[in-house]
Amino acid sequence: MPELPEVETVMRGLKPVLEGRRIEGVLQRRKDLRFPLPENFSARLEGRRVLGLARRAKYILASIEGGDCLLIHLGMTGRFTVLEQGGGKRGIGEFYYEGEPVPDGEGPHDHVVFAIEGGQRVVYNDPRRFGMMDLFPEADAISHKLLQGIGVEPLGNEFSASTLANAFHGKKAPLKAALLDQRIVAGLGNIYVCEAMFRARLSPRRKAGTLTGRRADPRRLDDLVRHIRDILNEAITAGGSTLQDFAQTDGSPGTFQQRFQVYDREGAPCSTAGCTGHIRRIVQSGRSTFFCPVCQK
DNA sequence: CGGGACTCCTGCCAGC
DNA sequence: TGCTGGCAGGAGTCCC
Repeated sequence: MPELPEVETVMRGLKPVLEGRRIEGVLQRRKDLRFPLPENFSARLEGRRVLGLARRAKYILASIEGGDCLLIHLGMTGRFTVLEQGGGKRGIGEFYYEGEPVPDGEGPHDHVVFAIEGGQRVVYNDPRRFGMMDLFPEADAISHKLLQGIGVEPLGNEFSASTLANAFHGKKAPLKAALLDQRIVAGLGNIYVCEAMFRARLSPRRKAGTLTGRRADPRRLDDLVRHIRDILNEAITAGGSTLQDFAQTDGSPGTFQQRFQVYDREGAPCSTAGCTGHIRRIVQSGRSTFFCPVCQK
C-alpha cells in the first residue's frame, strides 16, 4: 500500500498521540509479521516514553526513551488506527467499538496494540503481514541492514537531477525499475512512479541510462525531479491515496487517488492536452505499469 | 555485478 | 450463487 506520502501521513497522524507519551503496554498477538518481532519486544517498550517520530523512505522510526529505536514498515497492507479512550469509531472496518470499551483482542489481523498513557490505543493491523517491526539501539540505526544503502529522500535538498544522473549512468534497467529501486530514491512506489513518469512524459520502458551522458537533454531529468517532488507534496497534502483500504490514523481516507492520471486507468484517454493516446497497462518486473505510449517518450 | 523472477500472505473482484 | 484465477500500495533473496 503505502508509499512515501501514505507513510508520511501515518507518521504525522501518530505524532501527537505518541510523542512525549509513555507506552503503558504492548499487546503482541503474533510472534512475527514479515520477520519475527524482536526478543522481548513488549517488555522493552513497556513503561518507556516515545521521544520522537520520523520517516525515512517508507519506514517510520520511533525514538524510545532509554536509547532504543522502533523501526516500522507497513508493507502492502499495514495500517495504524488510533482508538480514543473508551472506544468509539475512530478507524474503519473492524475497528468499530461504538459505545463500548475497546476489548482486548478482537479484529482479525490486529497484530500489535500499543496502549498509550492517557488511554489511547494505537492498533497495528496488517492482513498480508508484509509489514515489519524491529527494535534496536538507536546508535545502530546507521548500520541497520534494512536502512543502510537507502537512497536520497526525494523531498530533501540532496535530491537533484545530478543525483539521478549519477545513479542512472550506464544503467540498462528500465526507468520504471530504476525509480522503484529504494537505493536510488527513497520512498517511491508503483503509483507515484507511474504518475511522475507520466507528468515528465518519460516512457517507463526507456533504459534509465539514456537520460544521462553527453547526448541526453539535461532538462528531462530536471523535469523528472520537479514532478516527483510536486506529486509527492500534493499527495501528502491530500492525505495520501486510498485504493482499497488505506486510511489515515483517524480512519479517514486519503483523496489523491482522485487525481491519478494513469494509475489503474487502463484504456482511459490520455489527459495530456492534444494527445490522442490511451492509457496502457504493461507488466515490468512483475508489476503493473500504466502509461501513455503516445506522449511518454 | 546487474537485472529479473520468485516469494511471503490475505482479500477482493471479474469472469465463468 | 459459487468457485477459480488473477491481481494488489513492498522488498528481500535467489539465480542467471
